[in-house]
Amino acid sequence: MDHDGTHHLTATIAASVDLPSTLDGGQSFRWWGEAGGFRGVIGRRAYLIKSAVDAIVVDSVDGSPIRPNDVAAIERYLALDYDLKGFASRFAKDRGLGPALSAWPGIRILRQDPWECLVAFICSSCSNIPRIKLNVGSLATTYGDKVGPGARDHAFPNAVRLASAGELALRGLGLGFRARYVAAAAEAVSEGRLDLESLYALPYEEARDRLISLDGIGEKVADCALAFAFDKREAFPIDRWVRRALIEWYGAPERLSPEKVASWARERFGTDGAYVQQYLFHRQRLSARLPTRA
DNA sequence: TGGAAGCCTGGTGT
DNA sequence: AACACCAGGCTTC
Repeated sequence: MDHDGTHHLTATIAASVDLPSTLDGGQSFRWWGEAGGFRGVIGRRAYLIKSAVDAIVVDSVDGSPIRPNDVAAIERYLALDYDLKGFASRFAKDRGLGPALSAWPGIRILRQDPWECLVAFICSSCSNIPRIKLNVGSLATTYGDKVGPGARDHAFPNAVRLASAGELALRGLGLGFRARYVAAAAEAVSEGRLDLESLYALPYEEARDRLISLDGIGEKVADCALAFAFDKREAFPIDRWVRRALIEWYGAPERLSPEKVASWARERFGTDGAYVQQYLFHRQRLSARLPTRA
């Protein structure tokens, strides 16, 4: 507990979270390393979050006090209510997940804003993390309200805002062919053809079908949004990395198409899917970067 | 119903 | 430094 005599500025949340892997590990593209922690915006508030022993410390970026509703927002965003320890003990001896769970015990699946998350993963199509961060950052700084003193302290623009920007302007920001899809999604949401809030209450398959009905949203993008924003833990996004992991460690048939591998994995892992996927992704991605392979 | 080409443009490696 | 080649996918043919 910090106390400087006059104001209570920061908040300490007792939870062990692997911040780099969670905030900068491919789920969200809105966090930037700063001062040994991460700086980013949740909703309309900019935060600086750092790791401590079995805890995270939350600070504002402008000296304003962190209040109980800030803490609630961060706990919700990090989905600290999920029983990660239970998941870890269920898979402790698992061939693919065991090593990943002991190497990175604190990776969380985020509960992001649905619209922001959906747009980010539309932008992820045929791209890479630095570029996705660039694109999403450009959208925020260009069209989102400024919510802090830093250049990147911008809220993510809502659908109405992006719809009025239009495809051409989004292309101008460097989104490339994804601009058309972001613009189309923005129109669908702002015109009420797609009600994102209503997807929370729908079963996984139905929510997924609703998302896929939009142009530029296929299985992978839909599953990412469902897992990282809509709390659908049976979503199992399959990309190159995860596909390779499923083949290498679980004997998934090598010739199966990505869609078939996805349903194979959903059947096998059920509501553990999202966390399984994230741990496999992390392990596969980081081990591929090691200079030597075991 | 399966498979391959094309899409924008910044990142990555040489 | 410049220049290929490629990328966490989707649509179309």
